[in-house]
Amino acid sequence: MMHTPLPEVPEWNEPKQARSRQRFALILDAAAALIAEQGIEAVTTNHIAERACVAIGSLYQFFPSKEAVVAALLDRYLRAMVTVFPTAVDESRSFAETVGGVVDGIMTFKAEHPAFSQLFGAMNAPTHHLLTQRMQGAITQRIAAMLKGYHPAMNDDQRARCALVGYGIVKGLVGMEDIEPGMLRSEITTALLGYVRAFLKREGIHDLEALE
Amino acid sequence: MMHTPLPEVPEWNEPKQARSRQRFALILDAAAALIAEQGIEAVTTNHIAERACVAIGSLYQFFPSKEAVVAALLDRYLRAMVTVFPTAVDESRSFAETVGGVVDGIMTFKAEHPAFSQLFGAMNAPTHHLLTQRMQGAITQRIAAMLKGYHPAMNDDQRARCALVGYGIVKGLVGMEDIEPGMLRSEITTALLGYVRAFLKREGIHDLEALE
DNA sequence: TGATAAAATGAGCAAATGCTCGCGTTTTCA
DNA sequence: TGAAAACGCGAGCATTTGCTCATTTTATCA
Repeated sequence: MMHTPLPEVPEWNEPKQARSRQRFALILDAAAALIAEQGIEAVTTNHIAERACVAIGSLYQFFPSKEAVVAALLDRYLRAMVTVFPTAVDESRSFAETVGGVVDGIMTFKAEHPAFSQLFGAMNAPTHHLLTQRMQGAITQRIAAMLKGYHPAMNDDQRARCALVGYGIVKGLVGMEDIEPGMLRSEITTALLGYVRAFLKREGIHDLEALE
Repeated sequence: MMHTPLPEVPEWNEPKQARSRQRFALILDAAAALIAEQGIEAVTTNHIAERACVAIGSLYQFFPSKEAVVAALLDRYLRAMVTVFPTAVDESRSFAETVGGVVDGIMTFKAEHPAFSQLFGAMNAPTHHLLTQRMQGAITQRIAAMLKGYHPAMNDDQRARCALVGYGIVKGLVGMEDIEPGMLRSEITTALLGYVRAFLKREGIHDLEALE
């Protein structure tokens, strides 16, 4: 599958000086901190600016709107997130082990970036529809690529559907409270592998890897 | 399992006259319509009142806050939602068929109440934390009861965990776009059954029903 | 060095939001 | 029937929100 580049949405203005590149990051950090502490609802441009020790006018120097700040933050997360997905089949690991590794990566990412799961979980509103699409598109693409590597018997449509559902499963589970992270990790893995297995069986795909 | 009553949160004032009971429902209908059309973010008390053709003061006659309106609406949904879960084992249907039936019920409910999935999907913010707890608690309780009926070999802890994950899977998948409802229905069912099967296997529970 | 562009500032605006309160109307019930 | 309670109303207040803009400060580079 050709690597379709993500649609470039020029939502924010890249700073051109070193000084402002730092402030740009500062603003994103402040936004992340506020989101982590109080959720997206409580986040306002004024609060972000204050938290970042930056004048409100400076924020609007780079970000044309409040939405743009969120978009930039999510873009930052997305760039880091995609790296947890392997790009090639590792012959020394089974599909199950690989999926486990990806889930580990996601859980680690979540722990290191508390704002991420907040953002990820609250991206259902129509306001964030475009952002959701971006995130979902980028990640399902990676999952589909993984499936192609490990389950070549699936066709494109099946892979796309399977990837979408896998994305949904993770999205629904990763924000779960009332369950310890370690246990959550194994439940997510079990859910993903259980689904893929059931999917392959349902579709009549008998795959050595899947049936171990 | 004893039917533990839901924690009574006196969030709104029940009307005492027939006339106002109608207006109470009218306000909830308006809120649901607005949420369905524009998402929860766009919903304001003024808009709800206007849409319901009711003075803003009347709204605050019954609802002490904006949150209370949402809570009441969710309570209404919750009461209807729990009825899709069977309370006793139907000997004529397998576990898989029963789960399929529940998923059907959820999909139908979603189609009939467009605001529900909006609300359901957007309940991650800390603002709605109590509501989430209520919903999650009530539904996982039903799921756990189902599991007890069909998989008596599981212990309470396993059932609770399994129910929580099942809830998460549905939550993550039910709001999915980019996939037709019919297909979504079968994918959710596959995901749930695949997870339960994998869970039972992982935990070393060999159950006739589960392994068909 | 000085001219020009880029960046930083923060008072403050227009609009929206959640909600109050005083007053008028309808219902209840003895 | 009459008084008390419940209901209905909507102008408008206090606050917040996203954002602008005139001005000052800092960086760039011929």
